Amino acid sequence: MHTYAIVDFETTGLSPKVGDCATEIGIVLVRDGQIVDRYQGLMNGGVRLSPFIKRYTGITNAMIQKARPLTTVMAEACAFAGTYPLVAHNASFDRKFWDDGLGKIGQRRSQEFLCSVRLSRRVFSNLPDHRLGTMVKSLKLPMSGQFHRALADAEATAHLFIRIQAEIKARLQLADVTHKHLLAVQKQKIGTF
DNA sequence: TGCCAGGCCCTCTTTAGGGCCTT
Repeated sequence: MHTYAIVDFETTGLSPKVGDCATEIGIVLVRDGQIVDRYQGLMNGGVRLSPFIKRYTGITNAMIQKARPLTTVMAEACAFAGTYPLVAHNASFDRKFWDDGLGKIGQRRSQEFLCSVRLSRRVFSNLPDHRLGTMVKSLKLPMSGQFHRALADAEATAHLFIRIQAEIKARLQLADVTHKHLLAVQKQKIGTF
């Protein structure tokens, strides 16, 4: 069985290196082409949100103030994802906040990230762009909840990831799509992608 | 809204520049 943990963060900005902080995390477990479990957590990292971020995510300072500490939520999220390979839409972004959050609880990431943007560019190269909203609309993926909230975006990314796996399986006529296949497609090393 | 960052990718490239994508 192949299980992946699809991760999405909402944050105060683009980089923890300049003081930005995670505000919410959503994780969806995908096993053999099916969503099998979900995790969502608002977290209080002791920061205030800019007006732009409040509008962008719908998350408010009041919601953050009521939320549990960032370290508590990150510890739960880390346990939930376990050692499954992680997947995110633009993984370089979520990886920074995942690693930063783990650092705050004295842990280090043991697994690698796959990037659904890079995979989408290989597999669905005909689309005008590869933003998550465009992928959902173009591929008619299920979308429950509000864009730019962590669990809704993680679920959308999970459906995209399932579609990517199915597309690779069909085009390469594989009995099974392994992690190695996904890495090879991401690096453009196999197939006609 | 777009700036802040940064990895990836493409090309009018590789002694570089700029767009994409995430909040």
